Order: sequence, then structure tokens, then C-alpha cells
Amino acid sequence: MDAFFASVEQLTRPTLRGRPVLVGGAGGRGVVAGASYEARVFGARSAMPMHQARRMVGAAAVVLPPRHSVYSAVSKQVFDALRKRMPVLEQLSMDEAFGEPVELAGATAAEVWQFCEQLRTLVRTETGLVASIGAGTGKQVAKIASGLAKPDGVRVVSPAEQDQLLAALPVRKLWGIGPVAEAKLRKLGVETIGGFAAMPESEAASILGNAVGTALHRLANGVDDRTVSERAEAKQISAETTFATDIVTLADLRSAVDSIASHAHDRLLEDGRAARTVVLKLKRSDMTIITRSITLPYATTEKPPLIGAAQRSVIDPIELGPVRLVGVGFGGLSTFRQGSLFPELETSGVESVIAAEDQQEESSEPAAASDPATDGPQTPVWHPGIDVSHPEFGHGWVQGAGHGVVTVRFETRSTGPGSTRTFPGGDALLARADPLDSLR
DNA sequence: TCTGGGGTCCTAGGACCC
DNA sequence: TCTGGGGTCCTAGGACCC
Repeated sequence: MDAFFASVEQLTRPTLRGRPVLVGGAGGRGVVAGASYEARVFGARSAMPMHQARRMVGAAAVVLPPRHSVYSAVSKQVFDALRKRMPVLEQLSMDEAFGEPVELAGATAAEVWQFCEQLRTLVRTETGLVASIGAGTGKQVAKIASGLAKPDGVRVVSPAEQDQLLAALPVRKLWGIGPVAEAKLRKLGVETIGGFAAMPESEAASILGNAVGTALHRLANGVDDRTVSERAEAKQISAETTFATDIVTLADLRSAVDSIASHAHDRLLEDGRAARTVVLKLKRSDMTIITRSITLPYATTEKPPLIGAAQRSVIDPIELGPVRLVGVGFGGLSTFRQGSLFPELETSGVESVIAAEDQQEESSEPAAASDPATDGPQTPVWHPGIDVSHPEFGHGWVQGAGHGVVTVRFETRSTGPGSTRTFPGGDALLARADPLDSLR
């Protein structure tokens, strides 16, 4: 999908069509999760610090918090549509998948091109969004081709032109070559995929590691016989938060671990499987990452032993230094829930530790705008970008808030560009709404 | 007022087992 | 009277992807 997050925002909030949209955390430590093409003109890109992107785009920038429930719903529409023509899809993310339709075996480039255009039409009519498609002899080439196809296009790389195309591209375009591998290769004077392909395989393996180096070297040489198949279930479920200000006390770190582990645990319960391994992740202010893991004697869905394990892994910020991010992950996921063989070992005793430490309160604020669900209903706080509804004007979104008033633009996917109305901050008729309603 | 959040895979060392 | 070979599991770190 082209600029997926931003495109969904423009779809469901028609006023934003044609405008530079930045989706992502608006706080000081937020980064861009999605940028519309209008924003990319100014140089804004995914993963860029939001304040930087905002500076580049200027006053016209529309900054919106991500609405994952909406993207996820649209994503399902997209892949449901595609499965009508390609039953087997290997989904890489919310907005990208591989397919290998049997009907294209032995097809000419022109036939492939036509098929791809049909898929794009299918996606556009069923979702209202633009997709780009790349096709090639294998996943690597198809992936590169899809990048070349954007925006709003199709690129078929025929076997005949494949070698030449690959050889001229920068190594970084290989899926699996990141900044570190790129730097290593550059030191050796290797800058293009062709140059990398010409290296002896043994050298590729010694520079980039046995498994990765060998595999990438084969891909660089156009050898890609990996199959396209449905992804397996997730192997890990995790949650993490970057705090607006670094955590410096043990008490604050413990309460952060508690709430983040609870969030991860909620998602574990949604998944339905039990976890055996608990990973605590801490990122220090210098961006270095420390992980600690504990494997329990049995897999469980119960909260106390899982959170207890995360708490046992905690390191005092006095030793570690200021902590900017806390994450908790659950692994060793299994369908079978097994009771403990040694139930008497289950209680960790951490609860009393937390209770004692929690008496000194005052915790750090999350970097992201606070979650609508956790705010009290009696004192609504209107953040720009959230979904609201009004009995008279229908569904809308907060365009601006402050100084005791809130400005709402009333529109959804089907209404066309809507108009704004300004209300007193405490207006009783204005209510939070389900973001999914903006798809109507 | 630098650098998110949710994932995957690989490597390497140590404990432990036969 | 001095240390094999093969295997699994666990832990920690790191690169990479969207």
C-alpha cells in the first residue's frame, strides 16, 4: 500500500486529501510512522523524528496520532480483496504481502502486468486506497520492483532484465542489508548489488555472518527460490513505551514495568496462548538496549507470575543510568496451559517489594498522547486527532483544542470534506467515538 | 529540542545431558 | 595423572524489517 497510514487518514478524513499528513507521536520523542506523498515532497520520511519532519513540512503539516484499529480494519479489507485472486498470501506487515498466483506460472511480462493492474483495481474499488505492485522471479526482485512501482503503479521485472537491474542498484536496496552491512561493504569498496554479487561467497559470509551473508549473496546473484507461504503465528508478544522524560528511580521503573507488562498481558490474553519466557527490555538514555529474560518452569497465562518475572529482572536505574524506554515481551508461546509442577515455587514475593517501593509515587509521563480509554469520562481532554461524535453533527475528529474550546471537523469517508464547529471544552453533547466509525 | 513500537532471525557462550 | 563429540536449552546482544 502506498503511504498506508497517511492514506487511511486521508480516506476517512477527506479534508486531509491533498495535504501533507504526518502520522506518529507528536511528543518530543515521537517519530513519523507514516507520511503522505504531499509531506514527502518536503523530505519527510517514516522513522524520522516528528519535530524534524514538522520543521521540514512547515505550517501546512497535519500531525495525527496513529489509529491502529482503523489501519488494521482497512488492512483486512485489502487482504480479503487480494485473496479473491491469490488465496495464499504471505503477509509481511499491515500493508505488504507476497503472492505467487499459480495462474501466472509461465506467463509473459505483459500478462503479469495485466494481472497486477487487475489486483490494483480490486484494492481500489474495495477499499478506496492505492496500492503498488512489483513482480519478479522471486521475492527479492518482486520487493525491489514494488519499490520502483510506487507511487500508484506496477513494475514487472522480467527475467531478461533482472540481472542488469539488480547489478546497478545500491547494496542497501537488498532486503536484509541495513546501515551496518552497508557500511561494512562500503569499507571494502562495494557499493552496488553487482559489486556484492561479484565477491566470493566465502567473503560475503565472513563479513556479514554465515547465514545472512550466504543468503544475501545468493539473492544478489539473482538466486531466490524461497517459497511464498502464509506466515506462522507470532512467536512473541510484547509492549513497550518510550517516556517523555527518562526514568531515574527504582520506584518509577517498577510502576512502569507493572503497567507495560499489564498491557502486554492484555494482548497475550487476546492471543489466547500461554507464555513461558518473559523478557524485560530497557533502553538507556544513550540508546543502548539491555535485555533480561526469565524462563518459567511452565507456560502460563496468569498475570502474577508473568509480571513477577518481569519485576525480578528489573535493574535499579542508579546502577543502569536513566531509562528512556521500558518493554516487556512474552515468548515461548504455546497452546497448552500447564499447571505448575511445583506450585509452591510460584509466588515470587515481588508484590511486597513493589508495594513498599510504590509508596514514593510520582511516575514519568508516557511520550505519546494519553490513551483515550484510560482518561476519565467526566473530564474529557480533547487531543487533536481523536474521534468524536455529536448527536446533531455526527462523526468527526478534533482538529484543535485549547483555551477552553475544542474545534471539531465533522466528516467520514463517505461525507466528503466536512466543515468545522467549535465547542466549549466541557460541551456535554460532544463524546468520544469509535475510530472505526470514520470508515463509514 | 535527535532517534517509536511491534516484530523476525542470527550469533555466541554457558549449563547440562548422554 | 586432565578432558571428546553431539545435542538441547537458556540468556544476551545485535541487525534488520515495516
